[in-house]
Amino acid sequence: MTNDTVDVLLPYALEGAYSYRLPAGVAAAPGAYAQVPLGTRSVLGVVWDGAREPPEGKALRQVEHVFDLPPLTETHRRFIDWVASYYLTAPGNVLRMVLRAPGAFEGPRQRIAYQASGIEPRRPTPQRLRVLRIASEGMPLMARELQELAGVGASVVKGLIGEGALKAVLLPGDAPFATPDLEAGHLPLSREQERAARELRALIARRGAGVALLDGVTGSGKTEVYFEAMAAAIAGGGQVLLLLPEIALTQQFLARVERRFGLAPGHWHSDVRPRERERVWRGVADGTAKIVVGARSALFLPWARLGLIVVDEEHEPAYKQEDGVPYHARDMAVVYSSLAKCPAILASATPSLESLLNAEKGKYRHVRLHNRHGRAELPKTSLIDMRQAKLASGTWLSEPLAEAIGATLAAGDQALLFLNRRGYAPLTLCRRCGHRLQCPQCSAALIEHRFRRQLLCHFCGHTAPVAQACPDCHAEGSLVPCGPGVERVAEEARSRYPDARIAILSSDLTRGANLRGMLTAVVKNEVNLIIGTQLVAKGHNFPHLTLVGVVDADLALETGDPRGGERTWAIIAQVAGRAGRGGRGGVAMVQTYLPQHPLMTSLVAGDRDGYFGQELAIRASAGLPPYRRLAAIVVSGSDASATERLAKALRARAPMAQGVDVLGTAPAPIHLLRGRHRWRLLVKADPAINLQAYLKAWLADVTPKGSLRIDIDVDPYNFL
DNA sequence: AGCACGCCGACT
DNA sequence: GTCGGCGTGCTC
Repeated sequence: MTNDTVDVLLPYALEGAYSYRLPAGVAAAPGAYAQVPLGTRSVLGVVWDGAREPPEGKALRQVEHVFDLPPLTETHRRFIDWVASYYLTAPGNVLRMVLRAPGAFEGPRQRIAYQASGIEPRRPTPQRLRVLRIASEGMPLMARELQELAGVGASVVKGLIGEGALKAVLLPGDAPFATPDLEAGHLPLSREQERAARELRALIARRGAGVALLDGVTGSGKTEVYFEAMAAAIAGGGQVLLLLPEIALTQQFLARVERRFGLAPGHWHSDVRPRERERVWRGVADGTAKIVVGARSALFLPWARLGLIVVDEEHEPAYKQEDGVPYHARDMAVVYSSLAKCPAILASATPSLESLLNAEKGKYRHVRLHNRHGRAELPKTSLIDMRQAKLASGTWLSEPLAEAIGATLAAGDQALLFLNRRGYAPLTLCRRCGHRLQCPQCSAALIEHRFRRQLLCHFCGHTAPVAQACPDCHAEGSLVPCGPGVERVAEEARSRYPDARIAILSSDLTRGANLRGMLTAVVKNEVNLIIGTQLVAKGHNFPHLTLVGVVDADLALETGDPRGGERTWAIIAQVAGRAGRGGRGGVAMVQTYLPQHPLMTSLVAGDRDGYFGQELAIRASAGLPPYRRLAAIVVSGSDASATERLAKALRARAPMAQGVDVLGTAPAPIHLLRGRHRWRLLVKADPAINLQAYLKAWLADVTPKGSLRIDIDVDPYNFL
């Protein structure tokens, strides 16, 4: 490579960077954003480093434009390369996640505002004088603002502009990011919080890589503690990324960050409007956005000087991206931390086994908070043995739970029923022929949603009208709903407590403004019985809530997935933690058919460490993560037999290697998804094995034909 | 990811 | 006889 050619990484699944000629007199260092021709198109890429031989006998095309933007840092480029090689994908696919801000390359936008010029209008009508008076005091205003403030029509303002009585002023289109006030909403910390904050500040002060696991029970005030670390990182001149698992959370959270730091933080997730995305993207790139609260993709923003990454609720499965590049944002945050020499804080009340093991091994600093902040007590948890509960058919609430709810409502308090199942019934059967309503494109049942009057596939989103007759035997009125969803539990609650003010909180019914409205109603005590899916488990503060009932605690344990225990613990602990935050004490009642299960007994004893210790031992003896590593290979295609043949052929050519086991071929957990048949191979490897090299060697010269596809998922979330 | 090139069904 | 369906392969 000579100095008049550059390699440019493009946001596509290409082998590597492509080489281009630079026009005379134009320079472009690695990290520069460049517009280049590709085929018939003109595309955006980033100048990459590392000597690369341009293909022989190919005339290089010329770079069209080099953008005047802060370059993508060396750290970020190495991060992209690292992620690509870890997840066995093209670096361009990773770069695409960095460039997802259409318009950010068109340069800062400008707005036209107006000010009185001092020139007198030819006809000084009362309306015109009103406009001019407003335009001569304070900030320049946009035409529409002037019009509204003066209460005049558009033509009045237009006329004044035409006569030169108003002169145009260009304002920067995007509001600049304010400087955080590090003391703005500083709350007094408990002694324990102060100790934890000191440890985290020490981590920041070292100005190097380093991960802390901030492990504190629900309500222990973790947030205020990591806010202290954020303040320290910002004081040191760094930017801070605060990752949250779900976008539903961020509105509430943004308000809290704003109170603490006296400014609206940058906000990044897939639903943020393009205009705001551009602003955040540019603010992150030029270093002016000091705090960004975002979903997992925010990690790929072009950080200028990242000084701290906080991963809140680090155990959340939502951090694993399932489509596109299947990366785990918590794990990649740790990688970024090590590449960028910037600290990371993983926060959770129920850390993942992976993080707990890392803390145990001393790789992460373990910072614990044991006490609930303020007076609120952890709720007392009891089990209800459902084997003893004689339930009438079509009912799901045992007598002890039903009575407790009645008493809670009668006392003027709030109760919450938790069931992690959307819709009315998870299964619909024909009582005459046994036919089960099924998604035509997936091997999954259609779920009845009575509220929406629809049947819905929870895997592909396929909808169908609620059937009156069995689609198979055509018997009328023979279809019966089986099992409960939140809507059905709400129906039971309505008949048991006709005076209760019930709210159903479920991701398909309550989103955005609707959800915010519901939560406000809950806080204002306008609702006294909340029935919800995992949506209610997350971070909301319900001050009047004193009773939490878990309708079916066994759901995730029954699937046989080794992660079921960890997940069940996390969600029950989280949802139980919603009770008793108002200082009046809380109670959690857990309905289970497995009251002797170690999870249930530990839950009642509040012995998280004991239970997680047992789970770790099981993982070790089963050779599962975090002790051995996994990769899933999914072979999919629209033709059933061709898919199976390819999967089996692939299995047959798996290289033998010490410390590597290949399991399968087996039908994937969802054997048919969106009309594609899926087979799965699972690779288990000892930690010393270079899993990527093994997979690469195996799949090197396999090129699936037609609709067939091979997808690799390194560190799959589902072990099953 | 696009976009062009290429080979088989319903139309002015 | 053509327009157009989307399968496959290439882009420095």
